[in-house]
Amino acid sequence: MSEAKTDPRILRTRKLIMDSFINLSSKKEFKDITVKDITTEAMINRATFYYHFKGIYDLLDKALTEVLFVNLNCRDYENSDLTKENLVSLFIAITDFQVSLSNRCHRGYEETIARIIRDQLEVILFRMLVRQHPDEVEEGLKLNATMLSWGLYGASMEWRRNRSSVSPEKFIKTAIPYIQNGIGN
Amino acid sequence: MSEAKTDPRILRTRKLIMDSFINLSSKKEFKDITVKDITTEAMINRATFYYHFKGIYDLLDKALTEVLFVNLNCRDYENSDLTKENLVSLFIAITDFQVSLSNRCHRGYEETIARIIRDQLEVILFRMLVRQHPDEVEEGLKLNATMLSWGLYGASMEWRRNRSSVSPEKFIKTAIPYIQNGIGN
DNA sequence: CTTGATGTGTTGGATATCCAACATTTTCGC
DNA sequence: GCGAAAATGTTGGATATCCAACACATCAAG
Repeated sequence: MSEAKTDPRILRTRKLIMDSFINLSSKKEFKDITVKDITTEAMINRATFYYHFKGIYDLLDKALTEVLFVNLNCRDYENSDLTKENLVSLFIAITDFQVSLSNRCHRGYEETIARIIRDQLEVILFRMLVRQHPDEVEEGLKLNATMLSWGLYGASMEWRRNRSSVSPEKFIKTAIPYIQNGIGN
Repeated sequence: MSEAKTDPRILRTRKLIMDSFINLSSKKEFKDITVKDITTEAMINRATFYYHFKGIYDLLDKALTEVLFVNLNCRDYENSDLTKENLVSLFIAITDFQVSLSNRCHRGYEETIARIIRDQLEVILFRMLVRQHPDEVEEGLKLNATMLSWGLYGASMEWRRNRSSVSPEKFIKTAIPYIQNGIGN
């Protein structure tokens, strides 16, 4: 009954900001991207940016969701199962995104970024798990999603330590069997 | 002294409309493009379109200028001479644009489009000629630009009649010597 | 430490854009 | 032809966006 559609200007402006940010991320280190850079590229006023986002990390939070979904090729992520292929896609999305970010530690922002990535991962994984196992209690699925998100992020950190040796896809695939079948007995 | 810079919203909206129009032109026939199509793609309100343009032919007029300049690779067209290369570029820009428009006669709109193309051509040619011959009287250069614009447009119509036989570039190059050196005596 | 330069956030009044509604014209099937 | 559907333009009040200015934090250079 309560629809309350949002003003088209809001949708347009958000899209302009998101696109500009993602575009800039592929050209510059994250730590070098300023709010002014984004608003200039998006052709909107700096004040307008703060009307929509609490700050650049709030934007990062929401943009990351977009990136993960795009790399998953699923606008209807709600209807997607947690398949082996989706796990690989998620991992690749993470590593792709991370190399576009700063490598240098920037005043503890690394941990902020890490938290954002894990949070978004957890949300996506949880939704997939709920869809895949509609009869299970949600608490167990939630914890499963939490642990998987930490595990995937940790794997991406491990991959970063020696990225030149193997592709992200091949790297994560070595772990897939354990994720799917457990560690056994 | 009098600067009076225009509101950024105006520049952004105009760009969104132009880009959407040019984008749509490459997918649909011109006669099938409606104002609603453009505003939907540009994510702006239909009323806003009329705030900026008198109608779809006013947009066509201004967009055509953009296309011609882009195909000329000269943002600073003011500082460009009327070289052989620029003539070829102009002709290619015209034919490229025409094939993206409707082929069918659409209530005499063909003539409207033709007039717009010639008008824009004339403006560009005149500016180039004035720059190239700063000492000549402008009346002569003006008439020269007028005749050249009609001639170029006529050549594009002739090329359309049997376009499959030869490329626009090769087609116009057969006429370049006469344009440059005159018909002789 | 001081100074200048740069980035972050915030605010109040001005303005471009939105919406809903309307009249008119064009298009198209019957 | 006729009527319905769709496209074109136009208007007044609501709202998102812009601008200029401000306070504050950060950082490098002298």
